[in-house]
Amino acid sequence: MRLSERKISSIMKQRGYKLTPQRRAVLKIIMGSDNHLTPEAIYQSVREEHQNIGLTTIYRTINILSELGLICEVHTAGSGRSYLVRRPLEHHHHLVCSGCNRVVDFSNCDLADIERKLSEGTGFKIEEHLLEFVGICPDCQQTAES
Amino acid sequence: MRLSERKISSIMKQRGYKLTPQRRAVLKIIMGSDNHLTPEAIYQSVREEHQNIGLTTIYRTINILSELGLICEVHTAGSGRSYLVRRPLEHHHHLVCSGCNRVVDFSNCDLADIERKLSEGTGFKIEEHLLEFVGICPDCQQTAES
DNA sequence: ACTATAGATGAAAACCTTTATCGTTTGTAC
DNA sequence: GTACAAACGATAAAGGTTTTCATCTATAGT
Repeated sequence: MRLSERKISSIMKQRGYKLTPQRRAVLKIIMGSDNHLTPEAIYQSVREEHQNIGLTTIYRTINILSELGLICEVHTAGSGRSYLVRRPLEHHHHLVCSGCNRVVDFSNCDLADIERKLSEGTGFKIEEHLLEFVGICPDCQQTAES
Repeated sequence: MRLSERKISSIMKQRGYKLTPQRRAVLKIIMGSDNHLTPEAIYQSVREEHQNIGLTTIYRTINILSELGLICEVHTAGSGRSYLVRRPLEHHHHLVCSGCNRVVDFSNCDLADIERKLSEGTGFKIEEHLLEFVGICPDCQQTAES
């Protein structure tokens, strides 16, 4: 199952959040992009159709979506934060293009072995892991060659 | 080979950076800690013996050490940045205690398989990866129980 | 040792990103 | 339609990091 805009709307309502035009607009931008987007980038995009929206609202909406687990944060993007709609609902990771910021998801992260060895070797009780790959997508490779 | 304070000093000199008392002091704090430290934490520690140092100098020194690859950034630590002296010089990753911030290094990250599959499946030319584990170290587990 | 100078320092200001405040507006349930 | 809790936008505040600039100092050459 993947998240549709309607599905997300319904989840937000269930959890007591109102569905305002502003939130719809932010959702539309995030859902319509294959790339991870910074709050500022989302702001600029939403502004094209919704000139009056405030940056504060972008942050508020992002925080709600993040709290509900509907968007994912990408960590490799320099300093600031950067978000992406959650596409596979199960545990997964990201492969990010350093050229165009496109993100590909993958689910078969086989870290159980490493995790067990580490746990045995150090006595740590392991709680979570962070795994991301960065590379250049086929399109950007071509652009670079030409 | 591990990095000694002398080794780092020599590398900085080679690259045209002067060895000032302030930089020595920052180095001493970073080298003397098993934990990852935020710029602010480094500032506070250095200040205990070097009351006049400015926060600016901390940032400048961190940036140099980072550029020279002598310290590592830890990504799991909430929002801000956090640094640690580079202990294994080879490619490695971190296991971080969420209780006390202690960091354990490990080198045998066996991601070559995943990387190859991903590369074949997506056409991406993979450049780097980010892998970190977070858990609770034995000491902090005990503290939590008692 | 002494001097010249490129580079480093500290204080303050500027920047950028994110969050809090507050009066006004609006979705939603009745 | 109305009432009310929630959300909005503008502005201010709060962090965290970088820039600026006048002063100082580590280093190389004498």
